[in-house]
Amino acid sequence: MTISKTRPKAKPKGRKDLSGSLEDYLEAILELSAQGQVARVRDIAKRLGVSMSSVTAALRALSKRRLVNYDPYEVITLTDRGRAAAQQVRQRHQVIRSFLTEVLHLDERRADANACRMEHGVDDVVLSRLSKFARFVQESQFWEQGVSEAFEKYCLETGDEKAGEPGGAAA
Amino acid sequence: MTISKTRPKAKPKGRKDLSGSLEDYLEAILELSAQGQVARVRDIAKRLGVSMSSVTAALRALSKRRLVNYDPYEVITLTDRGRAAAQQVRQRHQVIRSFLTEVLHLDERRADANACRMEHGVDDVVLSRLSKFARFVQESQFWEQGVSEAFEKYCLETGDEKAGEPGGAAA
DNA sequence: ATAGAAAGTTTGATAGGTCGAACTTAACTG
DNA sequence: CAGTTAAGTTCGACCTATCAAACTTTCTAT
Repeated sequence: MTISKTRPKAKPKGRKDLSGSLEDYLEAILELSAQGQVARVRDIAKRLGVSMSSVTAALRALSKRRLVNYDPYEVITLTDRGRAAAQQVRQRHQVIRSFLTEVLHLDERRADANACRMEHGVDDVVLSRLSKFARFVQESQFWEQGVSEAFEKYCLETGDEKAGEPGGAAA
Repeated sequence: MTISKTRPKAKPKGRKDLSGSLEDYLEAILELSAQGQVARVRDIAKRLGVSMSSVTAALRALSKRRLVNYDPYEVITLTDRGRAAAQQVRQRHQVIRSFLTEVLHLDERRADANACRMEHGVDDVVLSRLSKFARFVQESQFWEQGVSEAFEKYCLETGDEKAGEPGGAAA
């Protein structure tokens, strides 16, 4: 086992043709749409911290892939495929964020920021394990001391080496 | 007033000016160098699954940033800064991989592939927590069995469903 | 209804990352 | 040493992602 090679070829599993960037746009559109109103270019731009022209470009790309219904100046909506893809991205985000907050006891802000960046690099199996582990930890509360509490205690005992900001990691 | 103020940039937080791609090259060079011999363009290309011309391009970029000593046809070496950066990347990779194998009980191959993709999107605090949690799990002897064993058992009991299920992890 | 503001789009530019093909340099091998 | 082969580099092309500036459309308040 001289090397640990990461094989990037030959993937019969059709999934994953979207860039992380495009996934972000999809997710933003979904969340904004859910938030009562229509997703406007300006809101997407603000949410993602990019310019409106970048949003227009992304919209064209998503439209070409038949993930959003887009025509200049018209209302932006997700297609069925787009909605499904967006929901999957959001699901990933949420699983990761939950893991980060509930298991690792990180504050919401940091968990969210990291989930954003991690959600494009985690495969289904890892995601499922993450989810399962979080569930396991929650259920472990039925023992005398749950894993969650034990880890919290462990953190206090061992101190926080190299922490950036005290965002209120644990309660 | 002519323009909107989409300027969410400017982060004097020194770290992180390297793209994930360049980090991969750095890491590959470090590992190949460590593996006895010199890092050759061809080996880097093979390891990363890219063409040799891509490697040359990356080498120029890294050289410009003074992270590698590079001249056409000459031996490729890391500068001190480059070595430090590469070691940090490798460190991240290893922490994540350990977490994935030791805590989540994923197989080496999958853990490695995911670590590759995750290592560029995780900040220092998350990394430190991941590391701490893995250590905690290894040390846990709270119950008659450790957290690791308990989770393994839990996995067997609950089977391997998809990550998309509700359960506790998703909000 | 209309002028001004806000929202959206186009255009042109930059930067990063990648590839294949053609070329150059270095390394064998008889 | 010369011929062949392998390694490495350039070049030109393409794609994605981004932005600012200039322009167009839509909205809104009087």
